[in-house]
Amino acid sequence: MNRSMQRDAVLNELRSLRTHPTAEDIYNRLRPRMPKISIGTVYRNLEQLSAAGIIRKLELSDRLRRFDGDLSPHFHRRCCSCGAVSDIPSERLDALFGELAAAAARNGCSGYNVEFTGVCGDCRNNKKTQNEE
Amino acid sequence: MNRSMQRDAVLNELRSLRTHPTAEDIYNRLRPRMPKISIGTVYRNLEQLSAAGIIRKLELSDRLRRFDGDLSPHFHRRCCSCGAVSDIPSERLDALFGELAAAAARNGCSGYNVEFTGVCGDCRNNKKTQNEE
DNA sequence: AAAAAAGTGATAATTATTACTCTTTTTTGA
DNA sequence: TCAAAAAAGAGTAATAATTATCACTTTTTT
Repeated sequence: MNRSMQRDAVLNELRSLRTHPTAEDIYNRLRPRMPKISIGTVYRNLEQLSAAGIIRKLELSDRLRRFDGDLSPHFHRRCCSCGAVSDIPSERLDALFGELAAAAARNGCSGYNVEFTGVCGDCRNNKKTQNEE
Repeated sequence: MNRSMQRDAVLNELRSLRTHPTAEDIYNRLRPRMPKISIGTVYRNLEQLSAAGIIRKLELSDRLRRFDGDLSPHFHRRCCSCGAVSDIPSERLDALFGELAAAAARNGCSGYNVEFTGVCGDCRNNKKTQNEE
């Protein structure tokens, strides 16, 4: 995997965010600085970086592909109103990680994906309707 | 919600399957019997039936939308090689349901989605490559 | 039976993602 | 160092799943 300005920019942008952005989110944030960057480049780099284990591709019940620069094990919550994805602090969730791993093993599975759902703070306040899911 | 031949056919077809089919799966199975049925009709009926709580729309980390005629609470496994989705027998998983509900509540979430992943029996046997995911 | 509401089939439109072609940049090794 | 080879980028076309539209038919209501 070669080095390139674009790859560094994608990686740094992702790491600077806690929003679990899509390829297009990153594309839009990079454009002001790199007006010539192509959306395909962003997709390709996110794909390669996650294949290399440098970033994480999220497995959410979302038709949009989201990425995370934080490789530490943690759960996510998705807002069922606006679709925003945020981290769940993982204190006191060790038992849950264990139960899930055990359940997977017992059923011949090697892994699992969990996502918590609910209405996020923003949506609860601004009662305005947002992009439904 | 009115009655129609097509709606009944979609519902019965879904209920006869344990494969968690997509709209297109159902469309293809219905065509021999109902050659004039339209794919849009299948999509619309699956959507309405799940909105009415008669069937369940699955929340999987899959860009294909899948449906389940079985409303009882249970987990799913998705084959990471061929993408097939199957049920996980829920005996001895009560503790897990409880842990998940508690974790959700503790973090201000109202629900959760879980999916287990692994290579299914078919793919382990037929070592032939299938539609990767 | 007439009117209203809901559903259908056919097809167009949308949206996220991937593929492709050609150009540019980066790496490699004589 | 510097040319050839390899990898990456830009721009755009193609794909695939899903949703929307619309004229017409079926079902339900009155």
